[in-house]
Amino acid sequence: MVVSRRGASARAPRTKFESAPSSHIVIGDCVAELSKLQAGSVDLVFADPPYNLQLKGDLKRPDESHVDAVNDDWDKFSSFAAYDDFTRAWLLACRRVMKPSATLWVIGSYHNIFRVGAIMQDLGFWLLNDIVWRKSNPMPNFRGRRFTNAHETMIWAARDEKAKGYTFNYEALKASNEDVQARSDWLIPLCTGEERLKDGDGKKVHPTQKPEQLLARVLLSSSKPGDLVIDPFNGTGTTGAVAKRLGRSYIGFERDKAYAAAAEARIAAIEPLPEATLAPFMTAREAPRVAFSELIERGMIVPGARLVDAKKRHGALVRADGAIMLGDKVGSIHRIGAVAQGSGACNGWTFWHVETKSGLRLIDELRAEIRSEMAAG
Amino acid sequence: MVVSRRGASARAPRTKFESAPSSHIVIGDCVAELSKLQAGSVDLVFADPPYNLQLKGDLKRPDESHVDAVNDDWDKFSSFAAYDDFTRAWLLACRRVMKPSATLWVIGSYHNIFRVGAIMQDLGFWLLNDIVWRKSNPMPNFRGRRFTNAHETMIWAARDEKAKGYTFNYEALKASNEDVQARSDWLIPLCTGEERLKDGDGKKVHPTQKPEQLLARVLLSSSKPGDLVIDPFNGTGTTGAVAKRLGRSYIGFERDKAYAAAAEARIAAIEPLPEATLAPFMTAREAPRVAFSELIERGMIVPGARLVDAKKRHGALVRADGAIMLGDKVGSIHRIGAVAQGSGACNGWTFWHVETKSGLRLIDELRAEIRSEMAAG
DNA sequence: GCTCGCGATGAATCACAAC
DNA sequence: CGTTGTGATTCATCGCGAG
Repeated sequence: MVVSRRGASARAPRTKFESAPSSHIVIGDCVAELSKLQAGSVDLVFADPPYNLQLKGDLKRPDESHVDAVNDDWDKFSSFAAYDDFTRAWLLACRRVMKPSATLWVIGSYHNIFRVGAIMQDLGFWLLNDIVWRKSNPMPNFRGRRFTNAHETMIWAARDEKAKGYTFNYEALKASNEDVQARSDWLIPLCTGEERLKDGDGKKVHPTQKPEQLLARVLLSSSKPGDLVIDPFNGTGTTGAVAKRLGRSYIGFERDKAYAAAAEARIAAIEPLPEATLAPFMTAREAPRVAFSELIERGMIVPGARLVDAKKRHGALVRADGAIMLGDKVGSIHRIGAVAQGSGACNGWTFWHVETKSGLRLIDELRAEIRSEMAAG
Repeated sequence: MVVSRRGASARAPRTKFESAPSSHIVIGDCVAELSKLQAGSVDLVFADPPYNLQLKGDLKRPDESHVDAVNDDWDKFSSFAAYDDFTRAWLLACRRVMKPSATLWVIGSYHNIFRVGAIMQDLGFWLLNDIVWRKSNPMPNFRGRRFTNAHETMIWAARDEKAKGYTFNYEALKASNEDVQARSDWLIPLCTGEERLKDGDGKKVHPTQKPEQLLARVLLSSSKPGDLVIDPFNGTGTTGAVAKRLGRSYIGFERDKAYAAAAEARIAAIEPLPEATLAPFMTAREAPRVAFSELIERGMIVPGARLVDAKKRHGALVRADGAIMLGDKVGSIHRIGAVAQGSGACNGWTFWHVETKSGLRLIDELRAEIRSEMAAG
């Protein structure tokens, strides 16, 4: 049973899989079904709720062809108040099952996203970013009465202001982005062609299927392999498909049996990527702390040795307790480095060197040796 | 006095200036001061309200009373509520002075824009677009815990759902954009360098000065020369500066005398662009109506002549009364064109041709001749 | 086999004046 | 107020069939 298995996995260390990631779709209303899930068991929520488009008449293209709009019952609400009630209910249901460190994504358009965002703030969610999905191939504005609606908005939020330790794979995103920080605007094409689920008649299964590329970026940025990802509005299961491919566990909630069936088949056909391609690389932030004293304990540096900067303009004496001394000043490698530079702060690891027969050696290299031994052990 | 002059201008034809465009800054709270402005006198509102950057400390209610900063959940709600009260107050004050056809822009970040947008919907504003200002040179996220916040959001809205006839210079925007529709995402750099207002010590006058390029696109897309533009949060007067340069009248509201003084000087130094560079070009939508019967009255087409489509698959007979006849069906050039094509609608002007010695001639060309005579006369 | 042209299509709040 | 008639309006992409 998926639910209880997840409860156990939630307490397991994240970097190792207790069991293979699983995928599951629950048929039913997400608010009712989420109440059966263990509180604080979920790592990431991605939600693509109805947008409440409020479309009135019929729209035709300049060539007189009909625009196939979203006119499904699930997108109809009697009023803004009714939509707000609906929104509060599913957000609260998600919040209950989120781990303290979990984050939540919601996608929407200008029809609904402002209401959703305001309610999230009212409920105590802590907004981390709003992300703009820029569509490379949006539908034009056929009547020329407005700007082409060429984007949708996602809100990324922590469970509350005090929630710390949420996952954000900053270094991986930066490395995959020409070594510059990932921005809040993402250029991604619509879901079309082969990727778009069609029924037997060649008609689209769902009117609002999201591109896998979008979900991949969401999951890669804010979750880890083995995490439990849920989607309260499963639809065609894009979140679940990407979660499985990326080695995350998944639970989707869907009221419509036809959507759920299509999603089941889709997810079943997904082949997860090899674990090696998914393993998070050790980031500077996550690397284990190493005390300078450990270099002394391990005999890599002896008390009384001299530390110098790259140009040998400053020299400091290593004490037995792991502090260092420059003139009459005693302190950490960082503090004394700052004193030497006359600056407010200094990373001692990348400032100080030890003298060896073959020349100067940065103490950060000695720390790296210790870390690789720790990883191997 | 600016206010009364504007009241008159509001009833004047838009394409001619009743008087030279004027600029004015009112020192005081926008809610109080807007109540003195004539209702229904404003063409465009641009608002850059305080962003409510997490409600630390300094927030004031619309009545100027101070909101105590407390750090518990109850206060978080009360602070959001106070921001909402403030937002409702200035939005309603702006709404009162808007013409029925006026539109309103608000800019904000994820800290406040969701609340503002939801309140706009609750007050009855009708959202037309949300526009993303993508910053080409955003400030990086120094802590590496989030995506670089590389955009801000603008909401563009009509006064209410039924409001028709708002200004949207679709054709001009398209022409200036490689002949494709303008999209909802705009790439514009931050306001820096020469444009950024500095005080005597070289410090920036205002923390959130917006780039003139952003305001120029706002005013060029949704206002006409001679329109009255207001900005309830004048700040350094970017809206006023761009309005003056583009031949729009302007009233800004500002509580801070130092900001107002800087803005006054800035706007005074602006040289408006020559009228010829601003004149709106005639669009097909705005061209004068020409009745098909006028072509007959002028002798360009004689009763009994045959109209045909480009491929001569359909032929219709011209009647003396300006209707045409296909088989036993009589009606306008549009209605009969639709019948011929078997479609629901047809633009008869661009469907029917008359046969001349030199070949087929589109009747739209005959209409163009009449229009150019009308323009000359 | 490859190119070219044509048709289809995507979360859409898509007129307005005259009568 | 509602109804009717005129007439203005689309971009990127994919699949398929013709050549």
